[in-house]
Amino acid sequence: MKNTPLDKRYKPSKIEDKWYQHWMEKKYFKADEHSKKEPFTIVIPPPNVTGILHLGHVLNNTIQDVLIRKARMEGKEACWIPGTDHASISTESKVVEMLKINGINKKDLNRDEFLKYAMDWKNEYGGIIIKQLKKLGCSCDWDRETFTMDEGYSKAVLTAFVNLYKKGIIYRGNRLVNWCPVSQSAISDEEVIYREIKGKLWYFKYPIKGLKEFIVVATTRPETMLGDSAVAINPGDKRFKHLIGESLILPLVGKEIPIISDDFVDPEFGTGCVKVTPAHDPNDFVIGKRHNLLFTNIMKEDASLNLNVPKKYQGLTREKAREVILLDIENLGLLEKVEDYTHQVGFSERGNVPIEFYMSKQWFMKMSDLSKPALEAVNRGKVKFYPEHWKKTYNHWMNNIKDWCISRQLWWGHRLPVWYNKKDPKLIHVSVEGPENPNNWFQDPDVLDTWASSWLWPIGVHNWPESNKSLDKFYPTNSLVTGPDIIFFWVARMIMSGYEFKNELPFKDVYFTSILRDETGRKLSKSLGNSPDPLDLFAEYGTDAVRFGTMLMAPQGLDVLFSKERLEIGRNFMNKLWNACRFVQINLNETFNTEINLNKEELGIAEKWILGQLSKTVFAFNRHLDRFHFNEAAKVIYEFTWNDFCDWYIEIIKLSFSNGNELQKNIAASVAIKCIRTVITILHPYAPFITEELWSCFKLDSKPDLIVSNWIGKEISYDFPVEKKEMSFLQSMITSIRSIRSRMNIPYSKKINLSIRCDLKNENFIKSQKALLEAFVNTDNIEISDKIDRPYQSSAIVLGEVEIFIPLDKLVDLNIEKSRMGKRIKDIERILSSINSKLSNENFIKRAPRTVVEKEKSNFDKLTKEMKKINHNLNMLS
RNA sequence: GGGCGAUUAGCUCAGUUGGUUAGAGCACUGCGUUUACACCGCAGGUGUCGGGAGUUCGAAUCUCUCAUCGCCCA
Repeated sequence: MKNTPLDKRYKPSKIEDKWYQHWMEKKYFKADEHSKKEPFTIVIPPPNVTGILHLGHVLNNTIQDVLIRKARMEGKEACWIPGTDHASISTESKVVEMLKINGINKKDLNRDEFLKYAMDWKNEYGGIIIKQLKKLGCSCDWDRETFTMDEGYSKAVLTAFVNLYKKGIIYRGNRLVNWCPVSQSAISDEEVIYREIKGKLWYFKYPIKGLKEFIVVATTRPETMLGDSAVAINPGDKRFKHLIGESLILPLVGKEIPIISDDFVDPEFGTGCVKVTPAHDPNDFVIGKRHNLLFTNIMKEDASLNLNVPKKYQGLTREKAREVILLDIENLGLLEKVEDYTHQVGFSERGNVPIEFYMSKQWFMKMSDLSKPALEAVNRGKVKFYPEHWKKTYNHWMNNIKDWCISRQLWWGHRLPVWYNKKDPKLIHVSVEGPENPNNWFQDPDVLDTWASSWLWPIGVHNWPESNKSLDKFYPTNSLVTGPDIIFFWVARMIMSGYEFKNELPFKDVYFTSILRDETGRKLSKSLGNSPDPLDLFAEYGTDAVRFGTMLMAPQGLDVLFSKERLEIGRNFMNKLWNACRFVQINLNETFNTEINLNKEELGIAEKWILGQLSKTVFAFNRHLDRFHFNEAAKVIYEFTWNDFCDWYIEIIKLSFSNGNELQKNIAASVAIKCIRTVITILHPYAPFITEELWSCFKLDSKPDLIVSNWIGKEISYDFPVEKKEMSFLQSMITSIRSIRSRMNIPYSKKINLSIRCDLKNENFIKSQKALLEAFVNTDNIEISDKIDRPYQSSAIVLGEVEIFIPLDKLVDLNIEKSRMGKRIKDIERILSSINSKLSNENFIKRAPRTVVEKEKSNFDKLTKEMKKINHNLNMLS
C-alpha cells in the first residue's frame, strides 16, 4: 500500500488522463481472439463519423463501459468494438453546406471530386468523437476501431447486397417512393416524420364533358391537379352513380379524364369525389394500377414542375405553382370554397421539408422472409429487450413490415455493386468485384441507405464474409445498448441480418436507454441549445461524477430529466468516498500491508454489522446489474458508502483509533480497508478513475491494477443477524436521544445524564456499549437498572422494552413532550387497529402464511407494550 | 383511430415474484466546527401512492374503467 497522503479534496483533473494513459499502455482494453476465456462482446452503436459527443452518448457509452469493465473483472475476454458510421445523407449534406460556404456548388463537381472533399472533411472531423469517448473513459479495444466505409467493411456490405440479389430478396422496381427534394434522393418510410399541419382543403369544380355540370373535388395539394388522370367515386354512392363512365375536362390542362368508381373512396370525406393523381400519391397509385390509368409525373427531382405540365407552370416550385394554380382556378370561377383543414404531412427527417411521393426506379429489399427468424428470436426470448415492453413495438413493426427502399441518390456511401451494359441497359451485372470488361458497362450511380450497411455492424467489424478467429470468438455479441428511436432502423434489421448471414442472433440482450430531456421536458438537442457540452461537465464535476450522476438519474425505461444540479450528487459522492479513504489512510499504521484475515471471534458488533451491510450491498448491486437496473445499483452503493460506512462505521471507529488498544485499532483498520477495497472494486465500472487511484493507495503491493482485478459477485460472505438487530437498536437509541437534545435545545457540547429502565438482558447489552453511547450522545453518566424511577423534569423515550429518561436542568416544555407523545400514540393506535382487524379476521389467520401472521402478532405485542409505557409517561407529565 | 409508457412528499424519482409503521436524493427549517469531508455533520416536517370499481384474508403492487400528460404507428 502507498502512503502518499491524499488531498483534502478530490481533484479529478489530476488523475484522469494519467490512468487512461496507463490502461492504454498496459493494453488492458485489448481483446484477444485466441484467448481461452469466455468472450463478452459489445459493439458500440457507431456514432456519426463527423459527430461530436453529446449527453446521449455519455449515457449510452457509460452503460456499455459499465458492462464491459464488469465482464473484464469477472475474468471474461472482454471485447468492446468501437467505430464510426459514414452517415450518408447527413454527412453529404454537411459537406455540401461546407462547399457552398466556400463558393463551390456540388453540381459543378464530378463524383470523384466531391468524394475527395468529403474524405477530407471526414479526415478533419472524423476523429473528434473518438477522442471524446476516450475522455469519458471508455475501455474500447481501439485497435479494432472500424469505419463503415473501411475496405473490409465495405466488402461485407457489397457481399450482402450481392447475396440477397442472387436470392431475389433485393430487386429493382419503378415505384412511388418517399422523395426528399432537398437531398434529391429517395428515403425510407422510417425517415419520414409526420407532423400535424394546419392547412386548407380547397374545393375545385371540374367541368363534365358535354354537360353544363361540374363535379367538385377536395384537395390539400392543388398543384398536383396538373397530374390528375381520373376522378373516383364510391360505387355505392347514389349521388354520383349516374356519372360513372362520363369524362371530365381537367381545368388548366384541358385534358379529358374519366370518372371511375372505386371502393377506396370514402363517400363521407370531402365531397365524396376524389381526384386521382397516380404518380404523386400512394393511394392514387394503387387506384391507378387497378384502373390502368395514365401515370403522369409532373415534377422534377427538386419538386419543381416539369415539361409534362402546361408551359405556363413549367419550372415553378411546388409552392409557387400552388399560388398560381389557385389564382387561375379562381379566375376561371372553378374554386367552390376553401376550408381550414388540419392534417398529417410527411417531412423528410434530414431535409426538413415535406416529402414528395415520386415515381422512380429504385432498389428494394423484400422483408417478409427476413423478418421471420428475427420475430421468432425475440418472441422466444433468445433476444431479450430491457425494458421488455419494446417487444410489442418491435412485433407490431415486424408484422407489418414493408419492402425497404435501399437506394439513395447520393455520392457519399457504398455505391451499388450493379452495372448496366452500355449497349443493352437491360443487361445487369451484380458482383462485388465488378464486370470483367468494365469499359462495356456503367455502374449504377446510387449508394446504399446507411442502415443497409450498419445492419451488418456486428459481423462487418470482423470483415465478414472473410472467415476468421475474431468473428468466431466475438460473434454473437452479448449486449447491445442503444436508444429506442432506432429500434426499427437498426436493432430489428441487425437481428434480421444476423440470422440471414450467420444463421444466429447478433446479441442476447438489448438495453434501450432513456431519452434525455431538460428540466422543462424538452429533448436535449443541439438545435435547441439546451444540451451542455459533456467535456465542460467533465471539467466542472469530474468525469466519474458525470458518469455516476448520469447513471443515478437514468431509470430503466423512463425519460431522464437532466439537470446539472444532479451531477453535484455525483461530485459530492466522489468527494465523500475520497475523504472516507483519506480518514482511514491517516489512521493507518505504515506497515499495514498484509492480506486481511478477519477473525470472526475478534470482531465487535459494529464490525459484524458493517460487514453484513457490505455483503448485502454487494449482493444487491450485482442483482441490479444483472437486471440492467443501473440507477438502482448506483443507489445501493451510494447509500452503503454514505449512510452506513461514513455516517456510522467511521464515526464508531474514531473511538478505536483514539482510545483503543493495538488489537482494536488493527481490527477497525482491517474492516475499514475491507469495506473500501470492496466498494471501490464494485464501483470501478461506474467511476473508473477515482477507484483506480484509490486502489493504488489501498491495494496490496502484490495485487494488479483494479481494472483487471477480480470482481466481487453475489455470494454472501458475512451475515450476522443478531448483531444487525443489536446495531439497529443502538442506532435508534442514539437517534432518539439526539432528537431530544435537538428538540430541547441542549447544545451538543453540554453533557447529559441518562437514566435507563430495562430488564437485565438489555441492561447488560447497553452496558457493553457504554463507551459508544457516551461518545455518540455526549453523556458521562448512565444510570441503568430495572428499578429506575423517572427523574423529576425529564424527557422520556420508549424503545420497545427500554425506557430512557433524560433529566433536564431547566423546566421541560411540557407541550413539546406531550405533543410528541400524543403523535406517537395516534400512530400506534392507527397501526394497532389495522393489525387488530387482521388478527380478528378468521380468513387472515387461516389463509395468510404463518410467518406473516406471526409477524403481525409480535408487532401487536410490541406496540401494545410501547403504548402502555408511553401512556404511563404521559400521565406522569400531567 | 390503434399501440406503448407515465401519474407515489414542494421537485426528481425508488419500491424485485401482492404481506414495512410507503422510502431516497434535492429543496426547506433549526442546531453545529467533535480524528476525513461545509462538495460536511446532527435533528426535523410533509403523502386519501391520479379518480372509481373489482379480485384477495391482504393492493402503491394484479384486473377493468375513466382522466391527464408523453412517445410510437396509421
